[in-house]
Amino acid sequence: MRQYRTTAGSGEKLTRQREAVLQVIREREDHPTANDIFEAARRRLPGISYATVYNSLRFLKEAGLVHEIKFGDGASRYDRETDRHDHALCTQCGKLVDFDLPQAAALISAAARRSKFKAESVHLTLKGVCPDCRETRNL
Amino acid sequence: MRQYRTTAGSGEKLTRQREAVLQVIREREDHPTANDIFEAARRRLPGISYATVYNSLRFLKEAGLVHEIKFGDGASRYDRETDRHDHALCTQCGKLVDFDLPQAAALISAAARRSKFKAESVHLTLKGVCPDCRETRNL
DNA sequence: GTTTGAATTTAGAATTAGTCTAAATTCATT
DNA sequence: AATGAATTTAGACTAATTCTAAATTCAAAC
Repeated sequence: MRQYRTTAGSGEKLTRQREAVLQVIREREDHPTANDIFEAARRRLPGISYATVYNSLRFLKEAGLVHEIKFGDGASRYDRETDRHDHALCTQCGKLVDFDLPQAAALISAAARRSKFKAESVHLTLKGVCPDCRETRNL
Repeated sequence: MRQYRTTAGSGEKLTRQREAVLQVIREREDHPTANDIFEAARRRLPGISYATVYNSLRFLKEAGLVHEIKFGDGASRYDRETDRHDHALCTQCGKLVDFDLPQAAALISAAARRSKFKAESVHLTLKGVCPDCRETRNL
């Protein structure tokens, strides 16, 4: 009886396409959307398709190599930072920045107690005005 | 020179349609989507259109009468509770519950300091497994 | 009480973000 | 070289929401 590959265990096949997507995310310090990533990946690998970018993003996310951030507004953004951290979203220009609030991690058990949920993760987002927008004439 | 209405100041015109939408949200203790609200509103006001439900939701939100909750997944949910509070989202059944974590409100200044943003609001979400799903055979 | 026009509602088209499908390609293993 | 599982591709499809243009409502001015 012949033996075929039964793998599919994540982290295995970092294809050219997946690698290109990962590079794109790692080389930027902002938080690109799938579309931004598609455009940048296309420059590295001109034939890459939109669907592949989405497939790659799912793969990389499941492999723990990138982090997906979803707000209700518009498209998901992707983040090379995979450790737990918090986000601040500018209500004027949409800029998204990472920061870490050590206290936030500690809230997980309090939140679990209050909500009666079995906790998996806590997500804290600050909405406000970023330094750039504040400077630009609208205090 | 004739004087026409220059109002448009929010909170003014609670039309039949807007009132119906508000009633629907107030009478439920879960967090319906726009589509849920449309279906329920249709029972009260059979001619109401989808677009009007969306328009009404925007109006009510701006008037501070309802609260919109957006996660990246699927549709926005609407909440009759407009005071600051936190959310827990079940990763298995999608149930969304409100709870209040008094400590969360205090994080706003710490978060502002870290991120250098001018703070407007903090949003804390716990992801995990709700009591019902935990009970149902998957500890 | 009729006219007026701004605001609102309606129905359906349009848009956006993302997923699905089926055929073609890749590539490690036999 | 042959095989077939995994991946990629292009484009069709879906879901949520917004937009558009015509019809309706309604308070204010006459």
